[in-house]
Amino acid sequence: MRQVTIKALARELRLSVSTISKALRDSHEISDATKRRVLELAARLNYSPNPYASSLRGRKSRNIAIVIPEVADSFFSLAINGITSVTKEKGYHSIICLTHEDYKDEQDILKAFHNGRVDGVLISVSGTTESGAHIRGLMDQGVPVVLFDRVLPDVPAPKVVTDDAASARNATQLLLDHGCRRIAFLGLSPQLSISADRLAGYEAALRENHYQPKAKDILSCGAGQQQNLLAIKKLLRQKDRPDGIVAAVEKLAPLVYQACNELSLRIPEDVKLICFSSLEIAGILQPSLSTVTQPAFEMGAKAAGLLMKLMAGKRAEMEVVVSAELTERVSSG
Amino acid sequence: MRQVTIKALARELRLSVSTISKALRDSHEISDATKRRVLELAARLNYSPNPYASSLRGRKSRNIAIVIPEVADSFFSLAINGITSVTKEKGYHSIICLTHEDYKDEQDILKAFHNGRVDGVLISVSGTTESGAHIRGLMDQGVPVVLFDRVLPDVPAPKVVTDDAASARNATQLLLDHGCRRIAFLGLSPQLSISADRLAGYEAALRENHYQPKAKDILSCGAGQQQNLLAIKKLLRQKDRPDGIVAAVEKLAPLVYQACNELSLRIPEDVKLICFSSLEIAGILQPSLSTVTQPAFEMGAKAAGLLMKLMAGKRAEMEVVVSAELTERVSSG
DNA sequence: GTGAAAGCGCTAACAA
DNA sequence: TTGTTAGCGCTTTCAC
Repeated sequence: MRQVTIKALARELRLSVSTISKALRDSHEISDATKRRVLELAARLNYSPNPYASSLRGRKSRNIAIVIPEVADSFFSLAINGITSVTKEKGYHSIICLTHEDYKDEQDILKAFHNGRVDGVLISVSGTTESGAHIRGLMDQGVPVVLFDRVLPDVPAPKVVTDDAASARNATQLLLDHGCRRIAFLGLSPQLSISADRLAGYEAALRENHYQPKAKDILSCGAGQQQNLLAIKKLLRQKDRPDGIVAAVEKLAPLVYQACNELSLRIPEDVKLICFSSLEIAGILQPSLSTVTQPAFEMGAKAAGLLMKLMAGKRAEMEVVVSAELTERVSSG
Repeated sequence: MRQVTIKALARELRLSVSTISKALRDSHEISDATKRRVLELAARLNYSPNPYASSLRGRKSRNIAIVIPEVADSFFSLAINGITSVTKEKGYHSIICLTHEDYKDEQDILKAFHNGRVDGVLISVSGTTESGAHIRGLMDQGVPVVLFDRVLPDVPAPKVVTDDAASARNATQLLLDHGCRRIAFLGLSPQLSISADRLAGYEAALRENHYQPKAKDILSCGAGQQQNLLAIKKLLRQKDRPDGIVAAVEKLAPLVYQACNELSLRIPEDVKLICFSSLEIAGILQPSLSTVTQPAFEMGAKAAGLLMKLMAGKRAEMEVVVSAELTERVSSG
């Protein structure tokens, strides 16, 4: 790691390191002539400041962390783009950290931020996260945190979320309008905000239509897609099986397609389906998938904006709620 | 950023900072009793070493970079998991950097590594990358680099690739065996190794079967999915349209489905399709998608392993070629 | 077995 | 306008 340092530039130009440092940061106390000489040499030698020295000295890293369950999900990959679109502009690096839906991993990741590695954290919690203590612990160290999409009620940090309950209510109502009489709900672990809120919306719609939500129509799916598939097939094999499904997360839709295929059930004739999904190819599935689509990019950008505010010592709104868009395609009709 | 530092521990225990440091690193010069006291206090105060100080002092960051075009692609998301499975174990952090298929972005990212920010780089180049100069420039600074999947011939670094030409040849042969007489090839920019190699395999298969590859049957797709769709539709609207398609990257498959839908062409009756893809849901698409699947996780893990070797100052194989798996489903038949 | 001190590269008071 | 100096938190000689 033979580096070009400020000291090297100083020696070369017979100037002091502080003069170089100031020139590089375009300080007004340095003459234009000197600045030019310094900048020219720096460019020629491909000088690049050592980020660790700057961070150590300045006690800030200009890094922020994006802590998410996984990356193989359209919502998160779009949200990442939204986040980086604002952080980049502000001169911050974004470090993507994956929890793989594991509470322990998430705790370990946040614990590793107790030392100034990042100046702020954007997080969407894992499906197995049981409490917000680890996030509060980080905040107690003075690290600004913003939650997005999958939030936790017991964390006093700004949150960017979708109107999950209303969206799920609309989605369920759509299936009811199309004649469904028994609708199942596929969620993730019930302690997850998005899962709970979407479930609440689903139940509200049922009640509004004088149906009683039944526990056996409500599935909590986990990380194992094989097991999830089995559970869905079991659900659809009952004699009085559901004729409609509201799926709360993207990765469950393909499983419903597969289960129906294997059980020779037709979508939408036998089972109608609508799914929360940012999948670009929803319209290309056969039959095309009706979706509730969150504005993923915007949510990421908004969350990053709030974090920037927080890091600048300013106050930020504690809750931003954005609307999801319901797109009716073939699977629900 | 009120931090627990070594100095704080030293003050608390009335020991010197160097003793604390040694105790924390389990040095043999420190008594067991002292070690225990130090470790106990460190745990109690939630001490976490400042990574910037360590990196500055030790002139190594224990960070590696994963530089890839995008994350919304099954191959890359799986490869990331493969990479982190080995880096994590070795105590390295992985920083994911997205080039968005942009050469300039890729250059900027690598340039930012000329200062010790990372100890090594894993890279799969963007579709618009024109030369390996920026990578060689980084290597000249002494930063170890390993390329995977999308490699560059003019970079003297270890590479982990799939047997692209052979796989494409087999895929093309499969379509020929199923009666295709005019097969199109959808690739990315021709300067991309995977695109060029897969194209070569496709052409070889055609020639072996006494067909002459035709330029107008070979499409170079870019970053814009809308334009790609248009190009595919134009291809399929010809009177003497192709009756088979070999698609070189995952994101092109949905476009072919959509184009066929819009043009009322049936897959596989009118157009047979096989695609390089690590998509988990390939089997659930309608019709199910025949695929050439690369061992993405393993490739990531292997590449990371080579990088670890390089960073340890050891020599590493210059080329590792792994086999892709052809899975025949409905779309090709 | 423990401690003092130097220095990684950079920035910012303060001096000149 | 430029230079001197101290110090960010840590590791590592070298001395005791």
